Amino acid sequence: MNHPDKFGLGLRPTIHDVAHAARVSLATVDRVLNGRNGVRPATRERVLAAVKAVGYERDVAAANLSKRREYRIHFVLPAGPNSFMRGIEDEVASLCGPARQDRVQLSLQTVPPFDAPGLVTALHAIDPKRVDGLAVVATDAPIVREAIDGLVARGLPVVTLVSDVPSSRRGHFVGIDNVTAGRTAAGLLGRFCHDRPGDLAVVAGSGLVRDHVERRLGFEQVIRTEYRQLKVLPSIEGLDEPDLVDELLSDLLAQNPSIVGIYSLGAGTRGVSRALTRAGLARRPWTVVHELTPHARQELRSGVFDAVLHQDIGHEVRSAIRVLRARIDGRPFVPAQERIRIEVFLRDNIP
Amino acid sequence: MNHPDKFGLGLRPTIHDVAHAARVSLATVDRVLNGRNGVRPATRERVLAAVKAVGYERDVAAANLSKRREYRIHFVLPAGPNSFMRGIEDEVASLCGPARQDRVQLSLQTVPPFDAPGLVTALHAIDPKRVDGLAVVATDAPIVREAIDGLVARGLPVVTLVSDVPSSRRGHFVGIDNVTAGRTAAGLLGRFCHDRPGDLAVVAGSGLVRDHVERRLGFEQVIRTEYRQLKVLPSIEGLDEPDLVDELLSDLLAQNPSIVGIYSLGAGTRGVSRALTRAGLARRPWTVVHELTPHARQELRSGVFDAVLHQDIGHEVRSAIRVLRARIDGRPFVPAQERIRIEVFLRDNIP
DNA sequence: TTCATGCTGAGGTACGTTGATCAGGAAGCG
DNA sequence: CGCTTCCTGATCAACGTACCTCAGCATGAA
Repeated sequence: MNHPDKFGLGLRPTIHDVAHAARVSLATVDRVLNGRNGVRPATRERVLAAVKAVGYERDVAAANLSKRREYRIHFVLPAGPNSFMRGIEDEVASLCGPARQDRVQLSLQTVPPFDAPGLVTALHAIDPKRVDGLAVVATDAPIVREAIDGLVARGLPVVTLVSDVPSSRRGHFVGIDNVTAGRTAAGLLGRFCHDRPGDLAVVAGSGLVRDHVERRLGFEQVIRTEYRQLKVLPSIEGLDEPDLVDELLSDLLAQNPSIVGIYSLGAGTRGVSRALTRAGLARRPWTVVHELTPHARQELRSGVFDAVLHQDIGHEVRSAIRVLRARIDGRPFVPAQERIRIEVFLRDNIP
Repeated sequence: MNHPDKFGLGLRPTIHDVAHAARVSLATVDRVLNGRNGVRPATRERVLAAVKAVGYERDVAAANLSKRREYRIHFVLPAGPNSFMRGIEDEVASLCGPARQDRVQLSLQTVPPFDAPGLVTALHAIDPKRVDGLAVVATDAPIVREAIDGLVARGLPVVTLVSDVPSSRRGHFVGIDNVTAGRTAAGLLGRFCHDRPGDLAVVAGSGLVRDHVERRLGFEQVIRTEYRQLKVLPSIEGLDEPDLVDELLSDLLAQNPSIVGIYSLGAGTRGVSRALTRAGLARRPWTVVHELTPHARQELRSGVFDAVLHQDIGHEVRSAIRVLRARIDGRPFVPAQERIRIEVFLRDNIP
C-alpha cells in the first residue's frame, strides 16, 4: 500500500482551534463567524486570520443540526402539456417523498407559458421570509429581470432553470449551454448532409424564451461558417404546440422541396413527425430534435428522427437544489460539478 | 403562491418518536438500530415495526457527528502516461485540498497497467481495517475477480471505476456503458459514411480490459446490422502507447486503401493522428476517438478527428465517492444520479 | 431459596455548532 | 469620581445520534 498519505488529511479544525489560535473565546469566534455585532474590528481581524491560519471550515452538518435549519426551495415553471416541464414537476415531486433530501423542503407552482406578466405576478407573490431559495424557468423580458432582481435584493437566492435571464442578478443558471446545443445540432446536420446541398428548416417555440433564441443563434453560426452549401430558413414558431407545428411545417415542406434537414429546437415535436410522415417525401430530410421524450424515443427508433439532443431533468433539478443550498449557506459551489451536459442520442445509443 | 404544500413535508421523526411509539426506552431503540445484542426478539420486532410506522430514517449527519466518522476511501488505478488516468489522479488530489468533502479522506495508489497479477498483489495488501471503501480501475481477469470478492467478503465496499469486472461482487460500476459507447461511435461513423462504402479500422488498447472489449462489441453490433456496406476490420492492439498505435495503424492504412473510417476506442490517440497526417490520403477517413484530452481537442479543431466520445472524470470520481459513502452507511443510492453520461464532441461544440 | 443471567430503563457524556445569558473589564463621558 | 456603553469571556442548553454505565427486574437453574 504505497500511499504514504499522498494527500493530506488529519482531523478537521473546529471553532475551538480557531478560538485558541486567535486567543479569544468560543463566543467571540461564533460572533465573528455568524456576523453578529459586538466585536471590535481588530479582534474580528485576528479571528479571521486564525480561521485562515488553521484552515478552519465550518462543519455544515453540525451547524444545520444545531440550527434545525430547513432549506425551503420553491420551483416556478410553465404550465401546459410540455412534457419536459411536466418531467421537472415529477422529478421535484419524487424528491419530496421518502427519499427526501437532507433538510430540503420543496414546493412548486406553475404559471402560464410564454407569459412574462403572469410570471412577474407570481414572482411578486413570493415571500422571501417563507422561502429560502427559488428556482425559476423564466421568460426573458425586462419586467421578469426586474422581478428577479427585486427578490435577490431582498436576500433571496435565485437560480434560473432551463432558460436563462442573463441580464438579471440570478445567482446561477442551471441548464445546458443553448448556443452550444444549437452548434451541436448544426455540426450533426452539416455532417449528415455533407453530400446533399439544400435548405434547413428550423422549428422553434417562441422568440420570447432565451433558450430557443440561443439555440437558433448557435445553429446559424455553424451552418453559415462551416456548411456554406446549406441555407438556414427563417424559424417557424409553433409555440411548442404539436398541432400548430404540424400545420406550419407541412406548409413549409410543401412549398419548399429543397429542404434537406430539420432542426426542431423547442417542444411540440409530435407535430414534426406528423408533418414528416404525412409529407411522404421521396427522400426524408435529416432531422434533429430536442428532448428524449417517449415519443421522440419511438421516432428515433423508427428512423424518423436521426438525433435527439437531451438534457437530464433529474440532474438539473438536483443541481438547482445543490446550488441553492450552497448559496443559502453562503458557500461556493463546484462549477464543474454543475455543468449540465448536452446528451446526443442516435437510434443506436438510446438508454 | 398556489402551492398548498403540494408536496408533503413536516418534521422528521427521531429515535425519540420511535421509542415512544414502541413503548420502549431510547436505549433499546439504539440497541436495535445499531444491532447490539441484549434485546429480546419480540421487543426488537416491536421497535422495527415502530420505525416503519412513524417513518423513521436515521439522520446521517447527526449520526456521523456523534460517531466522528471518517470515510477513508482508497483509489487504485493504472500507472503510465495515460492522460485519462492521470486526470483521475488530479481529480482525486483536488478533492483532498481545502475543498475537502464532508468527512471524506481520500488516498490513492497506482499499479502497472494491463497487469492482473500486479493489481492482485496491490489488492491483497489492502487492509479493510484501515480503509472504509475502495474504488478500483480493474483489469478483467479471474484472479482480479477473486481478489475483489475477497475484500467484499471481508466487509469492504468496493466499486469498479471506468472498466468493470462484472462477474465480481463489487457493489457498483462507476463508468459509462461501454457497449453503448461503441454503438454511439458506430452510429456516428455509419451516418458520416453513408455515401461511401468501405472498411472501418478499430484501434484498441488491449483485449484484457473490459471497457475496450465492450466498446468493440457495441461498435460491431451496429455496423453489422445497420450499415452493411461497411466492414469492420480486426482490432489493432496498441496498448494505449502512441508509438505502437502509430506504427500499427500506418501499416494498416498502407495495406488497405479502402478504409473510410477509424474508431479509436482506447488511449494513445496521438498515434492515430500521427499515422493519419503522415499517410497523406486523398480523402481522409472519418475518425471517432475517445476522451477529450488537450491533444484530442486540438485535432478536433483542426479537423483530423470528427467526433470525440468523452466521459467526465470529475463526475466519475464524485460518483464513486457518493456511492461508496452510501454503501458504507448501508444506505441505498439513486442509480439515475450515478449514471455516467457519454458526451459527444464535434469541432462545433467543444466546451 | 439463592444466585447468575438476560433484558430493559434511566441517565449521562460526547460530537461541532448555534444562540442565548450573565458577569466583568475597558473605555469614554460628564 | 461614578456612570454608561461597548467588548469579551464563561457557561449552558439545545440539535439527533452513539455509546457507555448502572440499577432494577424477571426468569430459570442450582
